[in-house]
Amino acid sequence: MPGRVTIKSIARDLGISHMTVSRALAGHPNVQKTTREAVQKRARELGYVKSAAAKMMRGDATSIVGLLLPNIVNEFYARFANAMALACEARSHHLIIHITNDDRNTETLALERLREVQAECVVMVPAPNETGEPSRHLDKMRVIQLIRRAQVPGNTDAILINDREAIAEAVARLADEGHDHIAYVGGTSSLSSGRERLGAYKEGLDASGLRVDQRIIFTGAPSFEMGREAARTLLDQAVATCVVCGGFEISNGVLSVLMERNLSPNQDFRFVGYGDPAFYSWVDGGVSTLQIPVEQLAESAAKRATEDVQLNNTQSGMLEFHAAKLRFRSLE
Amino acid sequence: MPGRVTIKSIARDLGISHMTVSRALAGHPNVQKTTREAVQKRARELGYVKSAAAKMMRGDATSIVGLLLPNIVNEFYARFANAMALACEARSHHLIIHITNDDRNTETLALERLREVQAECVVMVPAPNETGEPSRHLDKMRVIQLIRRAQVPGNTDAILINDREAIAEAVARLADEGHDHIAYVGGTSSLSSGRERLGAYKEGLDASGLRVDQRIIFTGAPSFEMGREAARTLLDQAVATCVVCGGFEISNGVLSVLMERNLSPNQDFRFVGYGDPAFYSWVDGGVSTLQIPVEQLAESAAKRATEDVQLNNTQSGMLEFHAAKLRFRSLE
DNA sequence: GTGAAAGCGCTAACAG
DNA sequence: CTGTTAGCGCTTTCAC
Repeated sequence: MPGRVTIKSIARDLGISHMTVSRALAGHPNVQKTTREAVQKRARELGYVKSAAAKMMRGDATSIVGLLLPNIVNEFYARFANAMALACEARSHHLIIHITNDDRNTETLALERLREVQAECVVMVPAPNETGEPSRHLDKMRVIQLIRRAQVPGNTDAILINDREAIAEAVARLADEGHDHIAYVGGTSSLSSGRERLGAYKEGLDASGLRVDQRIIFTGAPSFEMGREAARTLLDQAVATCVVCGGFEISNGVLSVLMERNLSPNQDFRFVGYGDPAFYSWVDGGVSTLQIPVEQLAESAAKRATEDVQLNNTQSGMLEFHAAKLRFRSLE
Repeated sequence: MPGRVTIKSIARDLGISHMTVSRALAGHPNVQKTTREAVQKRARELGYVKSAAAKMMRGDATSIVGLLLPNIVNEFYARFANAMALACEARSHHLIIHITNDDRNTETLALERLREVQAECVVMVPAPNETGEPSRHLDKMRVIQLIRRAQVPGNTDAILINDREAIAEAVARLADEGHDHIAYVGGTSSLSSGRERLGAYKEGLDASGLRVDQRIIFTGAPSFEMGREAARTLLDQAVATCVVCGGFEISNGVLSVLMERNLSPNQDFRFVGYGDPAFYSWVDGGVSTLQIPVEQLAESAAKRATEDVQLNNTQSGMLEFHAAKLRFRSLE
């Protein structure tokens, strides 16, 4: 390889000063037209691109946005990442995605890397934090928390889902249909979101004059398998007649068991899912579910992440809520 | 903000030379133990991280791998991105993902940005190329093509799916069951993958002594909608009794129509999908489909992308094939 | 209209 | 053991 193409190499090539090249490429007026055009032509021929490193070193904005997600196969995260990528693309920003696996160490490492490249903002789903000790680096960079809120030094902005009303509504609708044993499967109460959703479910029961029955409430580390296990127990014990889900993977797990057992999620065992992967609308003519405004969340995150910090009252700790919406499949 | 923490700022803070700080942080032996420890302690306190820009400028490896995908919601791409991210994480490399939307201009822009940050390698699903003119930048960087092959200057490496045998096998299995009108829905023949798969389908027919019937062959720009439309036509014309799919989104589209019409993809209208999203195994007890070794592809791509270029015989144009595997659901 | 110098953060190569 | 110098690619400032 004959080395990188730089303004100096172009200058040498053309027998002029590298400054003239710089000005010509920047479209600066103080360059003779012929020179400017010659430079631009040569640069194009040679495939010159500005060195991001040099720009960065001079203190120019890096236009880098970091995104930390537990994974990217989960339909919610995938859709979010996709939407963020498009939104960043539209704003001419780099998006660097790191998968944390919900692991604290991986998260810290990812943050460190992003700080090294001077990312302007990091959008992150904070990993569950058992120790209570806030992650390092967080106080050194602009951070927007997504969905979950972790304790951080100097409270950060957060973009959250408000699903309380939708969950309570789901319970109410099922109660209206005459169900008096409505099951719930959701995330552990050690996550703020888990607590919230369980609370909303109980509120819904209460509003319909139903009693909480611990036998048909399942919580735990949210996962596909957890949803499956809860669903199996639920069906076997034959107490509940319907179920409300409080998590993406959980919802998939529950639904998969119903489908395996050939139970219609609309007729046989009323099901209300969480999230809306495409196939939720194919199954059994479309199942009931909580629709999460993923694209809206992403657009908002991208907007906040790419906006000028100057305007932003630093570290406002501002919370932004986006409401989930219940799509309820009524009985015929 | 009191400015970034640099080796110089630490040096000033400690009243020593910035070189001593540099050496101390690098764990260089030629530094007094007390000094080294003092420096490391102070650096940790201040939250110092090396500037990636400075390292880059000095010509050090950037450890950046670029990934260009049409989108990331498609289950194949999502799984691929996820696996690549994990593999890169494991190798301490940055992964920068750009969504191209299968658009040539977006692709070119993304490549340019990656060149600016001196990405060491780019793994890309090339956007369909109508003009025949190869994308710029490609000859200036190390590129690994994924799934598809586009014409590029100085042939690049490629990681491809070999699905011919699996597709032909699917056709054979259906023929064995007595089907003599086996439909095919796949991508346009202007994509190399589209041509290949259609060819494999025809081979399969031929091997089973069946004739090609143009009425039940559907090709076009591969999309969910295209799959749906083909499926609707197929069902309405009532010629074929089963279908083989030749694309991820197409497969989803076809399946969604079957489910909408309450046709069992195993009993009523035999279906062979392409790809294996999780829910393919829940539907109707699991549908027949072509399993693509996504994680294997990603691992291989990551390995190639992060390996030393030195060892690599530059621009080998090496093709690597990974075989798809038919998971066939036999009739009871 | 063009060029030379300086500095962004870092380290290799020399001095001391 | 520690410090000084120079240079990576670029633009801003000042000189011609």
